[in-house]
Amino acid sequence: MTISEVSRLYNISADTLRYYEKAGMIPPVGRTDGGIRDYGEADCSWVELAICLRSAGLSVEAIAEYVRLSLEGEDTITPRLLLLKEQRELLMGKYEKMRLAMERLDYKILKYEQAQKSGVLEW
Amino acid sequence: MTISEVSRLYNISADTLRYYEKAGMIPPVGRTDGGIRDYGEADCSWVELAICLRSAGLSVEAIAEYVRLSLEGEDTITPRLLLLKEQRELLMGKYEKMRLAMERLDYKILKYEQAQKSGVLEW
DNA sequence: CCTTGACTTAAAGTGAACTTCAGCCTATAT
DNA sequence: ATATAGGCTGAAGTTCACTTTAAGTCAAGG
Repeated sequence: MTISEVSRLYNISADTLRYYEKAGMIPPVGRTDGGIRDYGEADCSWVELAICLRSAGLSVEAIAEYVRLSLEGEDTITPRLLLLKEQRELLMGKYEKMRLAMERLDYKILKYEQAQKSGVLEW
Repeated sequence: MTISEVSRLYNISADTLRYYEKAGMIPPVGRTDGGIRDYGEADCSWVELAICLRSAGLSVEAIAEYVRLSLEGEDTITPRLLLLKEQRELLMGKYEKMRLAMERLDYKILKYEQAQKSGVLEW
């Protein structure tokens, strides 16, 4: 698979794919004889993981660290597990903040809808 | 309340509070005769709302727009409601992405824990 | 009076995550 | 063979949300 195919597949720019690789968020992708990236299944899985975690707000840094450990071999299972758990905690914190904000928005939306129906804004 | 008190209360720097005001994320704060900011209850509520929405990922721009409409008067209820609903949708999208990433992390964590127990990494 | 903390504008700096650019190379179709 | 579409690189540029700096003025308390 070429970079533009992967780009279309995951709806992410080719530039960003190259950037992700350079930043270490995915392991180095295989190349053709001419030096052009040729994404295999494993490469795609890494890309997918990176996109999923980034879109949830994990830092480039954290994802790169996980990949770095993964490439280092099986001795790194413990630190990898630690990293994943830490990131999960971080995510949980953000999740909670979002839930709170959403509750707040819902309350306001409700109030505005009531005001709109009754034509009154006192509350 | 002085700016430093509000700063301590919400754990946000005085600089950021001034920035939020300048950016329109909160309405202009009342002043003493000497021109020093004096935060009242309403000001604090605005600050709280701004912090809550920012921490959930709403843009400075969107929050400022909501405040701008609020200050414009009661004629703006409809656009305000629209704005809140739009932002809620945006938030929902992010929320969903986070849920997905969390599921993925949980799956990986589980696998790593199993691997750690059995001493095997094949999966 | 003097210190401490608040005020101003305007601009530069920071860090994160891309994005764009310039200039060159590869692949494929004609 | 050549045109053209797409890929490569490193470096510089952009955007967002602050944060800091400069270079002052002003105010409240001991």
